[in-house]
Amino acid sequence: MAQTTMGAVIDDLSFLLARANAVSLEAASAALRPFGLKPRSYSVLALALSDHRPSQREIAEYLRLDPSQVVALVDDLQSRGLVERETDPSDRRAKVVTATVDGARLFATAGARVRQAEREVFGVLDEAERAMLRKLIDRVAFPD
Amino acid sequence: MAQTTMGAVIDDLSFLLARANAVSLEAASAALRPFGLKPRSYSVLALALSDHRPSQREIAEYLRLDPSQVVALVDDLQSRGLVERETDPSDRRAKVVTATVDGARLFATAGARVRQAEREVFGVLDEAERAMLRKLIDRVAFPD
DNA sequence: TATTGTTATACTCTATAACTATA
DNA sequence: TATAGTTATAGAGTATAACAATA
Repeated sequence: MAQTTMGAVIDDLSFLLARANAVSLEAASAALRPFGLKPRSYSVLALALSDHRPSQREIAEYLRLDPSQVVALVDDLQSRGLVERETDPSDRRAKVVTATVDGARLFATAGARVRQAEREVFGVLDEAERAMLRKLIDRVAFPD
Repeated sequence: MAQTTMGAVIDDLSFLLARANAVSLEAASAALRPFGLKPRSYSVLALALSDHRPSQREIAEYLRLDPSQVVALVDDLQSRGLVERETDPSDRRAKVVTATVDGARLFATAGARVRQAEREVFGVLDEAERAMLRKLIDRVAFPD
């Protein structure tokens, strides 16, 4: 069916966003599966590699997850030797999550596959359109 | 934290899409809660009101849900007298889902609140930008 | 044989509250 | 008192397979 058979029955921006996200998420999940990663754990790994050295609290906010969910995600990555927890010396309550060498390596290879899957999903748009979409959607995603 | 404190750590289009969707979904869920609806059931109700007279199978494809999930959603709406199931005379396996008068009425009032919530979420963009976003995202959501 | 709807089940994800250690 | 992380648990959502009715 899809748009052609049924037409734009629902044209709410939020519905289109939800459906596009479902399409994109499915492709990313499939690309990550061979690496034992999911979109969530992949995102945590990405943040663990950032110069910002994020705490779990920051990861939770950035990914819009409950802190308790981040515990489980980091537990999993840590048990596989992909990230490490370090107590922040300036605030001993906080734990900074950093990627290991193995984590960085896995992220590099998995990331290539994710970007490939992304090119397929967003390939219906040309380069300029993708840039435009990124700019617009970023403002909705991070309304500062 | 958000973008300002942490910067654009992850700039994947798929990640931005996921986060924007989370923002939008949260607003829509909150707007629908007083009506006993969720984004999913609201979408089913919207489809049940369409001229297309969709079968459950078509609803499942359009919303990217498993047919068995549509059963549960329609069960709920039907038990509340908002939709009805009619056996399609041309294919007696299929069940067409149509909204009742009560369903149409609820959709009208709930829809107004959803659109209000949507204006808040997408209000960071001006009218032309929203139209552009809709056009771009529609092609990703329905790659025909 | 294939498809629509249905049921059942196991699994994942989500939401919430309570607890600890630090601040 | 408040915050970061953790644990536990219940609820919602998801995926899968099997089945009956119809094609």
